[in-house]
Parts: sequence; structure tokens; C-alpha cells
Amino acid sequence: MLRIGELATKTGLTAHTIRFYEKSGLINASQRSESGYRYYTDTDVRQAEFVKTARKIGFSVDDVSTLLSIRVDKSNHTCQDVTEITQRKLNDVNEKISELLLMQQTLKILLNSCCGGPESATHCSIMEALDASNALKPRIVAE
Amino acid sequence: MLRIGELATKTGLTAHTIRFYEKSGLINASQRSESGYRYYTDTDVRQAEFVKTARKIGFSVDDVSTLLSIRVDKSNHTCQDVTEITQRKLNDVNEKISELLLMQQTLKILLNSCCGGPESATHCSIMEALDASNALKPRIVAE
DNA sequence: TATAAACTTAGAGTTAACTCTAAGGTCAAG
DNA sequence: CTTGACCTTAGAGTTAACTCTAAGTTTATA
Repeated sequence: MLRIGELATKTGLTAHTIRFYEKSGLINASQRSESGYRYYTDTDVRQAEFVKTARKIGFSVDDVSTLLSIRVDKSNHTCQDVTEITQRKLNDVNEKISELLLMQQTLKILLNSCCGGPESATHCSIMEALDASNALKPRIVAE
Repeated sequence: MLRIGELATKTGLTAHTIRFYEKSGLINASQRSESGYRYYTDTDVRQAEFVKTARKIGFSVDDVSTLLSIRVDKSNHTCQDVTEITQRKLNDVNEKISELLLMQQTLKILLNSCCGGPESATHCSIMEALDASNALKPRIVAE
């Protein structure tokens, strides 16, 4: 039986975060001492590790909550239930990546266009591009 | 001279956002009517468009604030000043992309490992992977 | 003149996931 | 029996960038 600090050490979460996850319904201490201390069993530890893993992959706290409800009652859920959550997450991630790649491309073009030296910014091509407001139409990257 | 609603239409911002940007020091109305209505000149419009462009590229409100302070006093700033901000932003973006690519790869592996069908989740390999907690070590992607 | 659209302000609410604080109780070691 | 590490709670604060509300004023149009 571990106390919250030990669980924290073991999982790499903080005690604060574990209590926050408890409020969010993700992690529960199977036992409490008379004085109120949380005590975690091996089963609790495994659940906490599941949470940590799922969060690290990028699932939201809400997603993890859903995944846990499947986990405790696997026979009443299907692989489809699980892949749906995973696929939705992958779609989110793909979309964010697309946005960021666009930003990346634009930023690279801006950087390529500017000397970056100690010259006055009076004719800085980055500033000019931001003013021209077609800075958002990146074409072929001059790699 | 445009009123705030017209500037909003012109820039694709909302009037709310324009007022928020005013509080943040990004956009100012050159004039106010006696009753307090904001009136925007062509110069103001150009600045608002600059802000919109910079925000769309991914610069934070804080970054835009800095870029604007360079913009109004170009001769006292250098190309280096501008590229530094841009490079920092690119670094941020690159880092986020890396994180997301890792997530993407993990999620793809998970999806590949699971049938996704109407079978019971009792032996779902996604659930097993999350439990195994080495789900975070993606190797070569089985594309 | 009446109405509706547009404007004003200060300030609160939203989102996600923590993160921290205050004020106090518990426990093991010396 | 004291010290210090660890624990408890409720609740507030953080971050970024909006987004919205309420209550009232102004302006243009019919």
C-alpha cells in the first residue's frame, strides 16, 4: 500500500496532480486511513500508470475517463469503441500538425527572405511581408 | 474613417476582438467621436491587417506587440531583432510538431494493432498497449 | 418620432490541465 | 515530546486569447 507521495514518485505524477485526477474521476485510492490518508493498492498503481500512459500519448482527461470506463468493463465494449476514440484523437493530431506545418513553412520563408543582420529594419523583408498581408500564401519552399 | 464594425468586416476580426486588441495595445482608433465611437483611419486599418496577418502566422499577441513596436520605429531596430522573434517562433513550432508527430506515430501503431470491429474489448490490443505502458516506445512504423 | 442596428463600458466567463496556497493534522525518528 | 517530512481540504490562481453579458447610448432610417 502506497501513500500519495510514493505513488507520485512511482508514476512521475505529482501528488497535486493525483488529487486533481481523483476529482476528475481518473484515479481513486482504494483505502483511506482513519486520519484520511490515501492508500493505493497495486491495482490503483496500475490504473494510475494507465492514466499516465494515455495522457502522455495525448488523450485528454475526458478521453482517459472514457477509456477507463471501457477498461473496467471490457466485455461490454467493443474494439470499435476503442478505435473510435483513438481515431478521433489521431484526426485532431493530424489537423494540428497541418496547421503547424503551414506556420512552419511561412516562418521559414520569412526567415529565408531576411538577412538577419545588424542592418536597420527599414527595409526588412519580414516586416514588409507582414505588411503586404500575402505572407500567408506560401508557395514552393526555396529550400 | 471606419467604425469598429466596418473594421471588423474588413479585417475578419470581430469588434470584440478589436477591443481586446486595443486593451492589449495592438490596435488603436486614431479618433473618437464626441460620443465615444471609435473611428479608424487607413493607417489604423493597415495596422489591424498587420496584426491579423501576424496572428494568423502564429505569432502570439505578445510577439505582435513587439513586432509593432519595431514597425513604428524601424530605423532604430535591426533585421536581427526581427529574425530573432521569427526564429524563436519557428523553434516553438518545430518543437510542437515533433511532439505531435510522436503522438501521431503512437496513435497509428495503436490503430494498426487493433481490429476495430464489433468484437468485445476483452482482448483489445489498444487497451493492452495502454496497460503495458511501453506504448510510448514507437519503433519503425509498420506503414 | 420611433425603431433597430450599431456602438459604449467594465467586468465576468470560457477552456484545459494543472498548480499553488493556507491552515492545519499525522507520523516516524531521535 | 519535539522536529520535520508528509498528509489533509477547499478553493483560488495560472495561461492564452478570446468571448460574452448587461445596461445603457448613439445614429441612421422610415
